[in-house]
Amino acid sequence: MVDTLATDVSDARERIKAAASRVFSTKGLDGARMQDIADEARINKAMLHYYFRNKQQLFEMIFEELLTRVFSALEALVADHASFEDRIRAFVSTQITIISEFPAMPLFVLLEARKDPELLSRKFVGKPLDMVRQRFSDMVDREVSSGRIRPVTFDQLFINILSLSVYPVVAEPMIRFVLGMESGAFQSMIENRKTLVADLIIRDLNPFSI
Amino acid sequence: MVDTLATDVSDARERIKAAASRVFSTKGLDGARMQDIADEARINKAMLHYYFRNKQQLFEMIFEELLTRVFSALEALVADHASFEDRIRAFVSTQITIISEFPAMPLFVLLEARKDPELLSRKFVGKPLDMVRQRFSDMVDREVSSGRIRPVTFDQLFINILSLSVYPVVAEPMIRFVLGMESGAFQSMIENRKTLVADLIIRDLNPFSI
DNA sequence: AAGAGTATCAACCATCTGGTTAAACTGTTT
DNA sequence: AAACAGTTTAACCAGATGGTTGATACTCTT
Repeated sequence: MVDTLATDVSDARERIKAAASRVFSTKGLDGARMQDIADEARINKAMLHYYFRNKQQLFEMIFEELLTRVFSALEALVADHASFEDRIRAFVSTQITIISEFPAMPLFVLLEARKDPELLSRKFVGKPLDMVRQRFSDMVDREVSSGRIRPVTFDQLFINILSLSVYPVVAEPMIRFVLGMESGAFQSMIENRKTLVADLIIRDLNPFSI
Repeated sequence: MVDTLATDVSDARERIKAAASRVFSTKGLDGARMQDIADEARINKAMLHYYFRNKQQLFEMIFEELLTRVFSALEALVADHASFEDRIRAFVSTQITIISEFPAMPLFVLLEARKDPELLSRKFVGKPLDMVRQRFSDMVDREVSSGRIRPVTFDQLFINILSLSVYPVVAEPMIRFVLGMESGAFQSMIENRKTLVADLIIRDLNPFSI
């Protein structure tokens, strides 16, 4: 019981963050009770305030870490030296995987971003967003002008990829209800989409299509 | 001030519902304060409880009316006698229009549906969901077997249409931030999508594509 | 004009919840 | 072993919030 201290310490912090992620993402910022998070992390409620000053700060920490993760997936879209097609395939697959881990996260991120419009800019300071956007934009333009893909605006392409990847995971309850799917069927459907969505996007970019 | 009673009565109810829609959809169920809704409706807080027993019932009323609206758009997808292509175009356009009116609605619908899994089935009783699904499914199968569209599962087609229509509107804050768009640019981008998404879907269904 | 039903309001209340505090416990340093 | 710093806990508190109440006003009917 000597060398466990250090790990215990970070353990508590990490347990809190993991617990907060779960609770926030299912109940939203306002719906989440500090007591819920404490229970989920198996600690005393006062410990939350010991490690994180208050609910808002705890929330912003979770929020920021999530953004960082999503952002790094974005960077993968422009960073490596694979073909355009392979990058899209990788991005779609990564995006679906990340979102599937906490399917309700985009819901509460977007809800909070609507409530507090400054939140995003506050949390994105220091992240090279402009650079990534520029790189992706250039990449698309290059593909277009070389005739490898048909003319598309980078904005709409980006939005299409994101929509097709993220929304189905987020909308699980509605989709399962409307389509009458069991949990297993839904999951394999999502798994299929990792290639299906990329196929659709790439097919759509084919300059000789139709 | 004589004949205004009847209208005032329904007026109060309607004002409350409209106000609750706005407040719920921007702040979520838990984030919305009864006082906020009262202020927004320009009435006394006690009036909320006069017209609606409690917060939950007010919420469920709003929720149900929204579902009904979305559902009737669904029915338009299978009801009229236009061509398959025209129906898809009409559905995409309608869907985007409806969602644009209360862009955060899907967020809180989905968040609440996750918190309370029975909510959807509770609110969908009596609505001919199975019939609509069957009709749409048959329609797709008919198009496929006649060779007018390439083989697709109706599930994935439905999900694709929904994702491409709904998500961009919902994700406005994130999209505008990441792509550096002003409000005006965003709105015209969404407007463009009414045809752009339908084009994409229809192009994708072309059996001779690629 | 009296009565009934409806609508409106200010004040009030019980409870929940985020946050605090002061004390106790743990391992480390001196 | 005593002082020390970091960690954990139970008990507590102030403010916010959903909901209630009892009185008052309005409108229509008779």
